[in-house]
Amino acid sequence: MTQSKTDPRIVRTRKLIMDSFIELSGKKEFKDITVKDITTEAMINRATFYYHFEDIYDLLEKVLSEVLLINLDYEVFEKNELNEESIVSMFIAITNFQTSLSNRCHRGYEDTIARIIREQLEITLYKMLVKQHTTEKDEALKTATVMLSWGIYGASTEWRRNSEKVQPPEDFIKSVVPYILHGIGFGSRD
Amino acid sequence: MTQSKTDPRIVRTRKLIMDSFIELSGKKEFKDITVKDITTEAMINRATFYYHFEDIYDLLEKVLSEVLLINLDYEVFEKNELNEESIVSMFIAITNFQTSLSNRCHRGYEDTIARIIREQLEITLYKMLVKQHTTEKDEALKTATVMLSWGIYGASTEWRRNSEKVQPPEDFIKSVVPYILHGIGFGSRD
DNA sequence: TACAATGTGTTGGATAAACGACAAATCCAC
DNA sequence: GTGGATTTGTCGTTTATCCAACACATTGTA
Repeated sequence: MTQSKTDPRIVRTRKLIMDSFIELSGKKEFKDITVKDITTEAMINRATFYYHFEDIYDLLEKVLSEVLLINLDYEVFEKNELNEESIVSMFIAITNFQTSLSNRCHRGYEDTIARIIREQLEITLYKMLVKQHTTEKDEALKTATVMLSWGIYGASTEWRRNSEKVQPPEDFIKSVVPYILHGIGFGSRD
Repeated sequence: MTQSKTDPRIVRTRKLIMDSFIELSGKKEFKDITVKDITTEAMINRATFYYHFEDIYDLLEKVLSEVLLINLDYEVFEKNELNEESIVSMFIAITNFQTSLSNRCHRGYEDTIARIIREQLEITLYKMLVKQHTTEKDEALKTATVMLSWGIYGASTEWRRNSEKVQPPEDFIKSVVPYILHGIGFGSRD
């Protein structure tokens, strides 16, 4: 909110570049996409690309972050509360995201993608938690958020390793939601 | 062909403005569209509008010219020859254009629109005629083109005045094509 | 009439984007 | 390997676009 509104040319150009990259990602895999391909598709100068992004990996990160954040943010503004329903749909958003990526052949960037997912998850979870816990000590809340985001991401890796073929993501995550919401000290009660 | 290719920013911005104007024309009529409306829709600065167009009437002219020219030019590149078929479809392009405009309520600009139609018709006809009459004296060919474009435009006004309700444009123009192609010295023979 | 609100067209200074050129890195056929 | 072609990342200069501000015209309304 502090930011003095950004130049419309910047918004326009970034969108052109990102959209072009997404478009190209549907046609060929990441390693075959050059900066020239992107700027040609976007009808902008190649030098302009480097004005906005460090390199093509920087672009990849920012595109993935944005795509995922848009899906996750839906929870914050729509459901607004961290409960079983919102956790389930965030988990589904993550697994969908990973599935769509594996179709687009970003092999070799799994670690980067993992980091991106966890970072965006943290951002979104934090937004929701501060709404519900305005009074509490910020540092602890922050740490809880980090732990939760790592945990949920871990659950998604566990699901992909063992359960992807045998269980839909909503069932998988629902079975552990009680531990998330009420802690491991309690058994599931409803 | 002589022009050193135009700056891509200019192409992009002109297209944004023209598309926005066409988009807005579908929602409200010309007299209610302001420059601010257009630039807001196009997401460009208002001053930039005046960098490309004198005023909103200048924009109107250029948009209409381009839309019509695209329809007419199809004949040049596709059919390539000035014969009954191409004359008929150019005539239909004109009457369609006028009908679509009257739906969009550009009342008060009939004279301007008339001039635009005739000018674009002249351009297109000239392109076709030079292909077929490369050897002849250019001045006479030019004059013939002008007469023909005025004539065809006149036919379209005549059709709208008398025949719009009773006869489709293709039938109307077909009946006079012989006079165009073979002159008034001959009667229609086929 | 008067007075506010909105739209028009222009200006000067700041900034982003275009362009061509360049060295360096990477790729690839031989 | 070697050499040619492509890609990358950077730079300085030029040009298009942004922005805020301005005087003026038009519209609407009390």
